[in-house]
Amino acid sequence: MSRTKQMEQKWQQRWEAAHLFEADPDPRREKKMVTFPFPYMNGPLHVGHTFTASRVDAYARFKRMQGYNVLWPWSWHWTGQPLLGASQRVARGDAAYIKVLLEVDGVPEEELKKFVDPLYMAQYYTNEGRMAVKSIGFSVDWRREFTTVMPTFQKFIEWQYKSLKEKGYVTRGTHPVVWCPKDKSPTGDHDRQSGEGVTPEEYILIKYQLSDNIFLPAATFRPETIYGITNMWVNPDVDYVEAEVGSECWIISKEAAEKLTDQERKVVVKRSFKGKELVGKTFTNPITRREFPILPGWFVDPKTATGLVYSVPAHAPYDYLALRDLQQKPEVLAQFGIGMEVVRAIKPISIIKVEGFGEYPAVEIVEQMGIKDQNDAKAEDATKELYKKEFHSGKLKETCGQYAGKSIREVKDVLISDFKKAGFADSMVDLSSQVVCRCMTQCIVKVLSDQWFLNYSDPHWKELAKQVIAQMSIYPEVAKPWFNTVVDWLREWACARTTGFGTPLPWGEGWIIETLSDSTVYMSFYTINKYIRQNDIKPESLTPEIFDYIFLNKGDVKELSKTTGIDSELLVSMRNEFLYWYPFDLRNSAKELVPNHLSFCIFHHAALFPPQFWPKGFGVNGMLMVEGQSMHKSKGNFITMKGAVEKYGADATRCGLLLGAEGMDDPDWRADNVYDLKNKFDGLMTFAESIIVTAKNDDNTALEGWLQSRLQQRIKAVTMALDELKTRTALQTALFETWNDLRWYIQRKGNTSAKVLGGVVKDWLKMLAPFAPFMCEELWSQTGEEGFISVAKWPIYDYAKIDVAAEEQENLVIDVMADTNNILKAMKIEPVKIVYYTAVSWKWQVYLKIVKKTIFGQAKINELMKEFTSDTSLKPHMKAIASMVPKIIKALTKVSGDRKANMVKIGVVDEKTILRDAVKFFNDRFNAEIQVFSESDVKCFDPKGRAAMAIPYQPAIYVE
RNA sequence: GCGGAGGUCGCCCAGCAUGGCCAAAGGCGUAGGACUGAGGCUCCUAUCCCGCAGGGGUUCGUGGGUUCAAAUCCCACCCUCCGCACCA
Repeated sequence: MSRTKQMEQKWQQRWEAAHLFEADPDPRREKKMVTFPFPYMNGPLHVGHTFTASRVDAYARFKRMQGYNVLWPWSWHWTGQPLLGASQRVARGDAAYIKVLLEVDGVPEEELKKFVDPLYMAQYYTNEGRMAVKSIGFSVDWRREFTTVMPTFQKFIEWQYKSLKEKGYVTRGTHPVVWCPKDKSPTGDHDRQSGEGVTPEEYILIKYQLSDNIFLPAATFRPETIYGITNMWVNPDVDYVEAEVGSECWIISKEAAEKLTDQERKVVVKRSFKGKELVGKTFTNPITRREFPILPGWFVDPKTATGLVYSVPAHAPYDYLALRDLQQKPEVLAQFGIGMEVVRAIKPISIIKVEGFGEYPAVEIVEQMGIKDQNDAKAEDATKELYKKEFHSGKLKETCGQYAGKSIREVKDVLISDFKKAGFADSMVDLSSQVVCRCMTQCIVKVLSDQWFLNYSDPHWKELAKQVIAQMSIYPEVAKPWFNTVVDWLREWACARTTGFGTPLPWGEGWIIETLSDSTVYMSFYTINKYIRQNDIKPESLTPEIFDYIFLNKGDVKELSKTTGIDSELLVSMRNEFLYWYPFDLRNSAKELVPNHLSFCIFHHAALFPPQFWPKGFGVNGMLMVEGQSMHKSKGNFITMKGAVEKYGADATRCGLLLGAEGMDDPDWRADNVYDLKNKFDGLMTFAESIIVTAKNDDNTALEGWLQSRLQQRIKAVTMALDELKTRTALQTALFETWNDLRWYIQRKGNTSAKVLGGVVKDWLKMLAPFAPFMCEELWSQTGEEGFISVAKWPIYDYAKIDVAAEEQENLVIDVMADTNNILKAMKIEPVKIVYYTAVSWKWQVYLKIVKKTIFGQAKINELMKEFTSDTSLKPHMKAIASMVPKIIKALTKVSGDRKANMVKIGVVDEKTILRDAVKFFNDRFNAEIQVFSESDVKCFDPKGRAAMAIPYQPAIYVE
């Protein structure tokens, strides 16, 4: 077994034996409750889960080290349809699917057989998942674990829905869904063979009159075009029916009649006939009362809406094309006994004014694009383009009655409701393109009646939800407005279904609570599930009154105890546990859950809990990519949590993911990078171990001062970043930046023997512990410290350890090094000898004066010169000063305000001593003889006369 | 289409709120060197272009604009990713 693996197992076992992550209320400590949306158990946990949950774990571990009492519970989502579907595919012997389970998920053959039982399947993945979560080192309190089909949990959901209903948030109504006639259930995107993303769309039916009591309901998305109608199109070859729809008589396609029956319409078909029977007849526009002819159109699809289309050649390219085609084919018309003059007489009627077009936009666009006829593929593009333009910038003309002058955008909804009220229009829903179910059946639209909804449209509820958001911390902050727009945008949500696993709706009738709707406030259940499990509380005891007491302090404990058999002290403990932990402080998920789960969580908390229990914080992160692609089992790039840990180790997996991205950016999993990181960690361990062994002496020079000062800044940065869940920044600083500081120190120092260094390394490990806990525990134990680093005290930024002088001293060395390098590069030589000359004291007087001036704004050369002239001590140097001042001012534009302030604070720096102390360092680095002089030194070696160029913080340099 | 997030020096990605300290942090990769029996381990150096002296030139999706000054502010355009509902 590899060292990594051994180490992981060792610490996992020790944590567990110590019950380290089991959290109980402790009145002396502040708490943090962090959560992760329970994963759905129709498959293994993958690196996407790992990324999101690693952020939670890093935060949890960080807060725990800061002294908080941290609770991180975990559970498993079993309710819903996919588990059932997956199990059925196994039962059916779906070879492709089974292959995925065996190869991607790594399910053993003998287990797979048992997957015909969906609950067995869920249990299998749950067990696997739990092991994976433990092996990656998430600091979870497992005593609160549950699955969503457990009867005790379902009692909680019953309470939730009973409460929501009582408060009026549950309503009943009808709703159109994509429906599989064979499965007799809605067909969601996941259940489709084809037609992903297709949703039912509402067609407006304009009820043109064939006669006084027979209607031709022509379908359109653009009812405003009724003013521009010139004729109607009917497909002569397809079957139409005359049917009683409600109390009216409609002529529609045969298919349409069937569809309407699924849409809560009463349809009685009276007779069936071919479309050609209608061709040549005339009909009346209900609004203008004018008459128009019915013409043959083979492009009319009986499967779309009513199978009747009215023609608006001025604005619809297809209509114009069809008309033009007919005008060129008298023989076709003759077949139907229509005279050529009828068609010739049809002139487009312009009703919309659009910028960039004249009277007849459809005619123009057809000609511009050179579209041949109605079968030309470009006709589709023309239609789209024109529609977009007309919708956004089109204005209705005076021919449009009361709607004249209005833009289409603003008038559309009004117009529809007006038409419906007047009885000119009706509507039906249909699919814009074909949808096929996984069972290979063609789907239809079905309007479900008596459907139960969560009424997210309720303005009062929306308002409450916004109040919840207002008091929350949302990381990153840019996600906050998004939540507000989602709250505005959410409508009624069907919260019950008839198939799949789930909690029966408490008011029965064969409904099951929909799976996104049963996972909105369950975080509160974690607080008490520990007691339910420990005391084996039976589901029947968990009455709604019990939850009312625990969560809302309603009712009398003694009474409740008597009726339910739960000990009253236990009830009080449950109440107290809830009070201690709730509300949760952080819930982190990927951004795809913002418009649903996370927003539902907000709504439901607003509905069920008083403000003191409203969520405190959400974290939102990007979607994990794998080698630049979205991860999919079918793409063969699916990486499980278990597999990643086995291959790269827990620490590298966690850190590899967290270094990928933060905020809402999508992190990218690059296997090579993770592999490198694993090697890096091996190196880090060797590095840290060697320091731990050697750091024994009491050195405390400026270099140690620098190291400690730097560390303080790292501590500050990491702490701040973690507080805002900027896990990438935090890890980057903790791991790489701090490591670089240590490297620099060791190089400059030449050894690793200072005790101070050992102390810094301990703080370094602490900062890394939230990210790479196994490695850090291991190293921590080697430092001789007692206890786990997982609960060691988080380092605190100590201002007293900030050593400005030491930092500036190092900056000088760094700058000198950089300048020397630049010179060497320009000269393209290998140096033999390098000489540095530091500035004399009167230059410091000049320099610091200028620094001060630039801090408080513009440094004016003439003013400065005046001041220097008036200083008699500078008199002998005025010529030099005159040439130096502009140079210094320019150089200072590249210096930060902070550094300038430090320069002023420190005053004159003994550069000669500092550089002389660094001679060995420079010597190693440049592989050349190094000499350091002050320009005032009498025995100065200065063959090129460079010494006089020395400026404070910029020693002159000579190279040969 | 609607809503959200983005496009930075080979790659991943900081910076953009509060314009100047930005040729722009860090990681990866690459090149050279050190260490080593050897090393794909580790360490150092370099990595936009030019420069025999610490300097100069051209960059931050594209095109404009504001400003003494723009990766950062404004406008337009192009491209990528995510969500859009009965589904986890």
